[in-house]
Amino acid sequence: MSDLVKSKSNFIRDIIDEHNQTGRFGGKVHTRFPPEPNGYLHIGHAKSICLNFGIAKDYGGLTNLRFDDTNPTKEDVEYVESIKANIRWLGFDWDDREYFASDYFETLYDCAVQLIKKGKAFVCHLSADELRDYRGTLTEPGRESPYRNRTVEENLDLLTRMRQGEFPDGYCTLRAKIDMGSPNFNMRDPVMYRILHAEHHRTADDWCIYPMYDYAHCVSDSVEGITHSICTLEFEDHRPLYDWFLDELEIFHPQQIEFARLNLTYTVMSKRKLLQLVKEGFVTSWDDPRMPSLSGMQRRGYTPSAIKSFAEIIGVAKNNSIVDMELLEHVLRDDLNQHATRRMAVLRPLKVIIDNYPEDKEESFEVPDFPQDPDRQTKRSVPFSNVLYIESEDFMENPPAKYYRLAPGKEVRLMNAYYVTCTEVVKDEAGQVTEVHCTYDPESRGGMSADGRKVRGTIHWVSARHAVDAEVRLYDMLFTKPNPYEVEEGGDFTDNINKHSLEVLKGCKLEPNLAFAEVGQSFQFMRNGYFCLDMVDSKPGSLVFNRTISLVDSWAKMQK
RNA sequence: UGGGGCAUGGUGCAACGGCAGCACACCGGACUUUGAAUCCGUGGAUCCAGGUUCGAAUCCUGGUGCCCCGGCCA
Repeated sequence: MSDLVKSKSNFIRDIIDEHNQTGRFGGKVHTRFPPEPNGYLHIGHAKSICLNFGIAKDYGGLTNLRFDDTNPTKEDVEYVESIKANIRWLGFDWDDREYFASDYFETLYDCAVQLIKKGKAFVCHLSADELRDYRGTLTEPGRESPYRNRTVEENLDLLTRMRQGEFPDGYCTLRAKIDMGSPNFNMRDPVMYRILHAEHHRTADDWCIYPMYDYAHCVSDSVEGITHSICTLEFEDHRPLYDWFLDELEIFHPQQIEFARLNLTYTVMSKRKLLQLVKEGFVTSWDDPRMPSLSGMQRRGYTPSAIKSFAEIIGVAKNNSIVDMELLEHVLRDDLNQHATRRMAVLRPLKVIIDNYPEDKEESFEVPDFPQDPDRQTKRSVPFSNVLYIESEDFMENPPAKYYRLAPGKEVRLMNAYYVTCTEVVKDEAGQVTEVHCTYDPESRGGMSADGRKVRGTIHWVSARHAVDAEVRLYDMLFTKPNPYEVEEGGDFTDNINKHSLEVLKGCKLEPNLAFAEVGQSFQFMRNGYFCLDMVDSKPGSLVFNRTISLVDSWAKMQK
């Protein structure tokens, strides 16, 4: 094992190492990522994707993409397409190993016939309610179905007629014959097939009986030669059933391994709840930048590499835990700080007039694009003139003691340009500062004074004459509590939504180079943070930027 | 005495009988053409009680706490 793999030590790798030592799978490692196409992928899925693809890659194995499409009433091709796009975006490749559980419907049917012939499955006419009653309780065993001891011939005949569509939905089910006295509910004669006269997004109306997850998943894994079937903790109780089907069918037997799903502070990680947000209009779509969906994060400006290193750094265990959102933002900031293009932009403009700079003069400064990236030392030219915009928060008429940006009588550095000193403040009738006058030091061109005197403050600016107008959208955390599931009695989780999670700023002033920004490109706008040119709403002439990082503690500060 | 699973700084993850370590967060300092970033540093943890052992986060016994399971969802 390489040091790299060793450094990623986790219990799943321990299990695989043991298999490799005992030779259980002949040294082979083959995983799969098996989403149900009933919603968009979110950051929690990214953990699973990185795990499955990452482990297989490190052990020289392969990973399949398989859609677990056994419930046609919830699934849709829209989801299939978005899932594939998201995985590709993350940078993982499943080559031609793209499968669907529905590919195996015929195989699954054949296996069911086998189980019936073996006396291990039967057709049951108990209604859903009756079945629940017969299943028993946590402390009491269940009762056997009155249909449990039909003959093989009768069961075979009934299954055939189920498939042929003779019966309406819910008329009967095919059940495995295991043990109604088992303390594990999953073993109390679980349903294998139910009747569903529904249009399937791939098999259309070929079938009106559909296999249940527990039955379909293990057989699908087996058929594909999956060695390690990695799933989340809630399936631990299902493993005995997973094993039972494969043992009874006497087919290739993968190992199911369970890990704890990802929980993030401030973040809802439930497809059902996320769907609710879309349907009830809390967000505009699945790829709304406030959504924790991968599509939303992409639009927000998250990078695949940041998400992958996040998955790496949070590790894998069986502990139920909640990872701090700050860690995700740290990893992204780390990536963007080095690789995002640096630009100047003024979100809330304040006009600055440099009185001793000639009105008709123009010059430009060469400014590095990636000051933190040693591999990319490219520069761009930024125009300068006598009228500028600065961030209104970078000026204070009556500054507190430790404020060292612009203020009356104070000198600051205009980033990469000149030292300026504030000489006059102009206000409107309401007393609002409308513009500020300064003088500049011609000797300080480039941002260094000739006499070596230092200024503490450095601020960004944009030439008014050259600026590009834009709209900037500030997306904040959608949820206002570290754990959005902690709701008051009788409340819905949406009660915890931050109603001000979107602020639209119009009239933002950008340096002209930003007119050539590419959709999806992330930028670092000096003190204002990171932004991404929106992929959906942007039209020529109206640049729309989404804020990439919203500081979690902005919420904490608001609370004070 | 239903069954299954999990407990390590504030948070997440390591250590697999041998000096409890890493990251985030917090705090302090240095540096800085943004107060960001970067660099350096401090503090802080093995759920409890027994037992085995020269030695226990790790093994054993008994507690405690939390999570999951009674869909014809996955």
